[in-house]
Amino acid sequence: MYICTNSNDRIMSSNVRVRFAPSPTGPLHIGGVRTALYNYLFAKKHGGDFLLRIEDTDQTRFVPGAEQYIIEALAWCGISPDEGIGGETIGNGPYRQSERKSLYRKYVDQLLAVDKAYIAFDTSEELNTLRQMAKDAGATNWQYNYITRGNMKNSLTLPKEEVKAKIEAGASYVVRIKLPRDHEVRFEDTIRGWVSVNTNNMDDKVLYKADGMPTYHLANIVDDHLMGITHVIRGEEWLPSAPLHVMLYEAFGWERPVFAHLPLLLKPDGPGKLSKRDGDRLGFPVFPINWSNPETGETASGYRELGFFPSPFVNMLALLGWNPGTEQEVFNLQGLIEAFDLSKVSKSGAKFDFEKGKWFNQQYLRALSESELAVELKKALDKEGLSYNEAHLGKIATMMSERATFPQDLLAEGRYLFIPPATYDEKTRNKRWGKDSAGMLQDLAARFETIPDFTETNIEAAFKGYLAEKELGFGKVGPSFRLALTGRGLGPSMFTICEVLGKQEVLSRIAKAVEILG
RNA sequence: GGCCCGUUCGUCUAGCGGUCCAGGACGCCGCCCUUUCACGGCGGAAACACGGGUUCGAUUCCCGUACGGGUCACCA
Repeated sequence: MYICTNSNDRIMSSNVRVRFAPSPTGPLHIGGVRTALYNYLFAKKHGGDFLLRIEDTDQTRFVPGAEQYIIEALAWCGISPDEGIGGETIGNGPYRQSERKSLYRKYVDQLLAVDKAYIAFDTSEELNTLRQMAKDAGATNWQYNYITRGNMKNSLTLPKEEVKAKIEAGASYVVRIKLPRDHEVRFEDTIRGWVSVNTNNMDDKVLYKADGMPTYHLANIVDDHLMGITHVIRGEEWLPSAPLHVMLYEAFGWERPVFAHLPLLLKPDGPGKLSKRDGDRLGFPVFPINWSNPETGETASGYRELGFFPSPFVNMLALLGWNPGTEQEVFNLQGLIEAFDLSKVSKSGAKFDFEKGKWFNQQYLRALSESELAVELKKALDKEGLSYNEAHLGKIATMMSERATFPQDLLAEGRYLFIPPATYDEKTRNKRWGKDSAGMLQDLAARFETIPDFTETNIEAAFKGYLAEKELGFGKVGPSFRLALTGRGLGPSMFTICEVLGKQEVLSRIAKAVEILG
């Protein structure tokens, strides 16, 4: 049960029902995912329902695979619809607007009957011409509104019989909303407070297209009403059309939902909102999971394939435009649900910061248990077909996790633990490999040979014993020792590395290094 | 251009009239730990767009300016 005294001071008490309603014109970008996430968090926070609806009223922009992508991307994020596409369907369907086509006509007629809408015969070409003329004349935007509609070809200007005749003759027409003149439309947005627009600045938007499909505006109001949506949480790009929606609710005489317009995700570089076209241009993905258009073959990379875990990915998105009011930054989905509060969503747009995003993933990775890390490492190894000793995986993964951001780093940073170095880092070699290095390593190898139980502590004892006996500093032997075994100049403790490698491998690598490096 | 929305460190943000010469996080820099790298610890540089009000007192409230964003399709 959700109790709020929010909108217009009206007390409402009903089950929260929110919806995410993307149009299947391509992959969902991270801004869209965030919108879905906020809707989901809000619903779950209040014990309500989250619905997924597909707004495909524009048949010309349909992209195959897009709907499936949306479902898969949300599922990866842990966002599962309670109802609608990809969820359990409970009586309010269908949930694709194209499949609801026949249902909208009734509502258009209802509006027509009470003179809240009218039929217009003007063609797109005619309107474009008018708009272009206005533009050329330096005038402000030409609008189909209370002033101009008197000069257009519509049911307001044409005799009834002519309208009827045209329709019967099969003339194509649209239905437009009939906005009253000089009416102040006001509504309270949960995030922005009172928003007010005068109808003189709005135009008579098309509600019903010539192809018999409703426009987004009509479909969205009808569906939200029929589906019992209580809160409309969507991007700020919808704010300018919200007054139109308010007018539609009034025209129908329906109670309207509470509106909350989210701030946009902005490009980290230049101006503007983050868009799908940004693809990989900025050096990071803008999509949750990989996308490939089955028709054009275009592809774009996703966070999932990059190595992001769902939890930190969602965590990062949640904090872009919202904060819990405390200093906590790391959350899992459940934690987000508990902490989420629409009133703490900020008003201004947020530039996306990939570096911070990586930090969330790193935090998550580091908090994984040894066995969980081992699983990740195993996956990376299997993917490359490398062989390994299962018993050492946990230890290695934990060791490498300190310098990893993504699971694949577990292997990338410690590949030498599985295959001998093919080359030796040139810089380290020049700086650390001296004339006496080979001899020292051979001495060490001889001592290692005698260690019965080849463990980290025993290896360290042998190594330090050698140092003490020869009165050598760690820096004299350590780096060349590391170079010989790993081919690199930096990394985790050599003693741990030796134990994991095993005595035979250590001895053989020393021998090989002595031979190659001299 | 019209309309609408916004404006605190480079970035994400805390702040809802006095506790703010503004707090946290990412990134950056320095120091410590350490054979090295990383992790970790400590410290540092870094912001209230500007101008008017209102008030005993404004980062916080109001107005204007500037700047930024969104939107102006038979697209969503």
